[in-house]
Amino acid sequence: MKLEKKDQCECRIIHDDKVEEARHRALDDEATDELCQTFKALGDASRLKIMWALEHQEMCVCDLAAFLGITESAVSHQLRLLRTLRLVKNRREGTILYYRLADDHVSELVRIALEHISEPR
Amino acid sequence: MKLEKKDQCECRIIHDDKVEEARHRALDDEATDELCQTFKALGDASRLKIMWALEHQEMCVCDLAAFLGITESAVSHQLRLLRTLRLVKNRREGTILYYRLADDHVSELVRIALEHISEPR
DNA sequence: TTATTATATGAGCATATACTCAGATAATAG
DNA sequence: CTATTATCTGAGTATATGCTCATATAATAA
Repeated sequence: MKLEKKDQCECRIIHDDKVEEARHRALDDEATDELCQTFKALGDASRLKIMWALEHQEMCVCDLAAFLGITESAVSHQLRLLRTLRLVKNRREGTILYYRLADDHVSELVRIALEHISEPR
Repeated sequence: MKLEKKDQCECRIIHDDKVEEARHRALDDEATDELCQTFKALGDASRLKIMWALEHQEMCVCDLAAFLGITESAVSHQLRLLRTLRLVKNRREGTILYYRLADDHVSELVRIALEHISEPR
């Protein structure tokens, strides 16, 4: 057991090897950030409901607003975020924009997370 | 096209059928909330780094603090949250608590999310 | 052209949350 | 027993974020 109190980081380190190994295996900052943003996007009730709905059918902004019971503005803000993260895409038909999921990963993510919360405790 | 302006919900509905279908398919509130919290847990850099590190080896609080460069208190707060969501478990060995992932779902979630962000844009 | 409609955007506000600090527990060591 | 050590917890704070409102675009309709 090695104590490096008040050295540089003010942090005690009990297992140097484990800390070193963790640092070695760590994802780079960019990947970490992108992963974070992706999970964070799914970690909000409104956005998760949007994604879950779009997984089944394409929908426009005002339908989603009616479905969620929030303003179209709020939906639009969230869709912009989801678009930025390439989680949804849209197509125009006249004045209406139909949104859909960008790829199949989301369905898989939700499916696995559902498995997790369904586990016996 | 049907407009129900200033009716009850103040929301225009363009496609009644789609909204109805979305409502029919929607997850119940409890499942939605649990899913949200799970994703939200992974949607923070500190927690994601913790999970990624624990996916490979068990670690104690002060090692994680040294690895992340934050206080042990901060790590402990985050671990409590992860424990509550049954994402990590721990075992005691003397005075030290070793944390590890609770199950394999997390690895899968991260793997799929990695695939998503790695897609050509 | 002008009017309408669906969506997007910026500002402002209220809540949520991630951190640090100080102090409390819980287990072991002497 | 007391001292030490690893972890936990509550409070306070600063930042992040999700919403609404008002307004701006962009495409179509007349």
